[in-house]
Amino acid sequence: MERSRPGAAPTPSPEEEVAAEGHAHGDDVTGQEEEATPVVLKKGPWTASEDAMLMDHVRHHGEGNWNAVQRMTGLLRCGKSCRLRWTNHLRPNLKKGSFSPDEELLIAQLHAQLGNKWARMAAHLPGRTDNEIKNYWNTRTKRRQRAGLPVYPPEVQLHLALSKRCHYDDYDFPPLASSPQLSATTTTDVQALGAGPGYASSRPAPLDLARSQLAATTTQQTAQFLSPPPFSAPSSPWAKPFARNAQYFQLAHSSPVSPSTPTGPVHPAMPDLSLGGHGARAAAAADQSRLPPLSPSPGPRVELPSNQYGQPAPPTSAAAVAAGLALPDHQNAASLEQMLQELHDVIKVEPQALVPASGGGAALERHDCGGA
DNA sequence: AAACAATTCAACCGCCCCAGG
DNA sequence: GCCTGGGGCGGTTGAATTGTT
Repeated sequence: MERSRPGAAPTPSPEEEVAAEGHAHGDDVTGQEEEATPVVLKKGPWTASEDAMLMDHVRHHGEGNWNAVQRMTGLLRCGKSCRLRWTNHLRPNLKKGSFSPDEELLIAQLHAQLGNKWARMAAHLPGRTDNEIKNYWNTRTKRRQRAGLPVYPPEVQLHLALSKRCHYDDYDFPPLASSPQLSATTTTDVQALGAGPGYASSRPAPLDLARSQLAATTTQQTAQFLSPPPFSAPSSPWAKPFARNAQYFQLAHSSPVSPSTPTGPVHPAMPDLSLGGHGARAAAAADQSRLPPLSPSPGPRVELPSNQYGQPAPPTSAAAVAAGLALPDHQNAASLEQMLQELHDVIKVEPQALVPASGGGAALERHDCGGA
């Protein structure tokens, strides 16, 4: 994954030579305290020596105050560039390599919930950067769009649909000022989860979210909602690349909630968990500790090459059957709507029946749209 | 082997928010 | 309240790489 950058080469690239030239010039300028000639900051790929300078600076002075790096080290890079280089490439504990299936699923779920909030998504993926996630998502989205495939995996689509229904049928909350995407689901999620006032993030753990979606799809009866989830995260069909991708591919064009502009705003009913302004950034960090860390299963990536996506998908699949989604494409949308209607009715009529006496029902409760 | 196309990803840019003066 | 600087975020670009013909 980590490609060899020109700057990483031991021998100076032409650009590095230019940089060295500029560096000397800059030193001259500062040395003579000439006010006329501003320091010309370098752009483009970083060189190994620049990396070393930046790392050395951070080692001695810590992160932050990035604009001081140029002044203190003579590094001909603007503060922003230094910060970016550090956060995306130099800081320790960065995870390199391709995304694991678990990470991919998590990204899809997070994107469904947060939209293009890459930094907040990165907060849930230790060792991953917002830039990395953004690149991954954009590439993947472009590829899937080209193939006419839904951007989100089925369970995420279901969650979108559920959120939509909850939002439009039961609630008429005004959108919070911070984001028009903030839906009632967010509020009820927090309450259903028993979150206190100090609970900064209302976002359910994505894998729980997946469980709840499949639980909802495999039953039409209240009691079944209370059953243990059909799978646990590590053994999730989505954690198994082949099954996951089979399911993924065969639901092409099947979702009523497949976003038309995947990189744009998420579904209006989607719970944007942004707390707005100052709190949002603090919450991003706070969220990290609340999310159970994934145990990525580094299996082989089975996702088809981009040039294979255009192949027509069969109307059903074993995985879809298992998930209660085995429907011909043209029936999927209507049937899903019907299924959701039934689910909705159950929730509406017997809201108390959906709340288990003891734990284990968190996923369900999150979909208890009728919760106060 | 070469040319071309497609893809990936590092880096930049502009905008925004916040804190401090 | 206004201004300014620092920092963060999301969108975009373009060079490098990889795949295909």
